[in-house]
Amino acid sequence: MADRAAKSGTQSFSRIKGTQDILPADMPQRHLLEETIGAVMGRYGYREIRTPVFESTELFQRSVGAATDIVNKEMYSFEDQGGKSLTLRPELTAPVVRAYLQNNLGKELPLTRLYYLGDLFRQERPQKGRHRQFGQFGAEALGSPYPEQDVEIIALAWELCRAVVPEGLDLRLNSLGNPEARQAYLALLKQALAPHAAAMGDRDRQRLETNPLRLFDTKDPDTQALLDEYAPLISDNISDEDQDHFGAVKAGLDSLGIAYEHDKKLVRGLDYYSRTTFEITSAALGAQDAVCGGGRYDGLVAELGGPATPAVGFAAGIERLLLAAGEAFRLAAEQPGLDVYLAVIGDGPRAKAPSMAGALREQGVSVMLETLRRSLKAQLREANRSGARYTVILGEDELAKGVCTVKDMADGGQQEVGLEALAVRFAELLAS
RNA sequence: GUGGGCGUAGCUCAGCUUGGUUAGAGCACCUGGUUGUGGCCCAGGAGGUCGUGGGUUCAAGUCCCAUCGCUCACCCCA
Repeated sequence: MADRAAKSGTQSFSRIKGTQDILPADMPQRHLLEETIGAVMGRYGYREIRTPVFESTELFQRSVGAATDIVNKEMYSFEDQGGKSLTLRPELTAPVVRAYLQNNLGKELPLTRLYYLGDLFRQERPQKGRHRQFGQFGAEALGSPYPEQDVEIIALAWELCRAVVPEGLDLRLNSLGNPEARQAYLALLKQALAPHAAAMGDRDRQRLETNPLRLFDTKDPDTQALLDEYAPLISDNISDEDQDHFGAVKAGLDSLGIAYEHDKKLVRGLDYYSRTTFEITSAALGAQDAVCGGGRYDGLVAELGGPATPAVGFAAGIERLLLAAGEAFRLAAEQPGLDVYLAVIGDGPRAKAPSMAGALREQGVSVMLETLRRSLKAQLREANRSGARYTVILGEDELAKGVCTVKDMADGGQQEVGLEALAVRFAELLAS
């Protein structure tokens, strides 16, 4: 198609790779999801915040981690006219923290609960459940170092995901300890695995050097076996305080009746996590099965120039959740159909129709008006297709008599109604 | 960046193995069966340079090469 257009001298355009057109048929479920998010967040006392789609490139380099793939090769960065490097946001925690600091939200209250919803941009190869522009929502609680705050965030994430995907979700959590303990652990891990590096694939051997924690993500069964055999686990190598914290988080989830698995191999990609990390996955998805991820990031606020502030948060993927939700959620989101299709025949009625439609709409009645000058037969077909409950027919005969014909599309019955009384009549009819 | 699968009507897809009349089906769309009456049914119609370019051949949707696009997976992540 594009080529044909190019040949004929005009140009046609197509979507940029990894982006998506969200068509009218897809919107109801999106709206329902957004309503659900707002409602549940509200019940937990979280308030919405929106930040710009682009930020200073440095913000992400500092927060996400200069060594991560996101920063290294996945950011959409560009220079503005003043030569400043800007980046389309690849995640939202850093921008939210930036806004929290810049607007002094932390000075107003000792604890700030925020939620967000928006599109992110990462230049990755698209696949099932992964796009270059994609939606995420999430929450951040800034100010509390205590495990009950971790529990609240996890419970909130779990409740929201379950509201959309009632079945097939799994919650896994782990503790990464504090940064100092993690450094010591990483050295221990490297030491333990170094003698077996030769047995690993190229990629995993590389990771052992650059980012040993990520080895736990490997899909290579041989490496997995090596890990099971020789690797010390991070949750066994954290401080007593961190152990206590993690124990309290688990106890809190237990008391809420939330089932989880302590996955000792769960590590998460972003540099800023500390202590609790968690992930919610769906069995209904493909390789990209994480619908939600989060954890504690006690060091990030200070890293971004603010006062030392403990924080916990999560982020969930809109497209992945909808994908996992499947047809049931789509059906639940179905919108009610049209109230009235206004069919007209002839010049007089056609001229009269817009003001009639206006009067109906003023009464809260939804009205679609024929603008194609089609035959009555075609107009009724259109009315049927659009799901209208009633079709109002206005022809020259009716107009002369000051009435119109109201047809009930369900049973086909019709009656004449005076034009003057029409709007009020419909308001009553549809209210009953 | 690497690998697999797929590009034929608006949509979902047959046809390709074994090249050969005018390239098909279902759904959707339009018209008629009803001088102004939907759904169901019946009859008819419109819609395609078979992703694009090149090659082989008397002949290519079908075989070969290249290229673009989509998709799944690796990597990484929500």
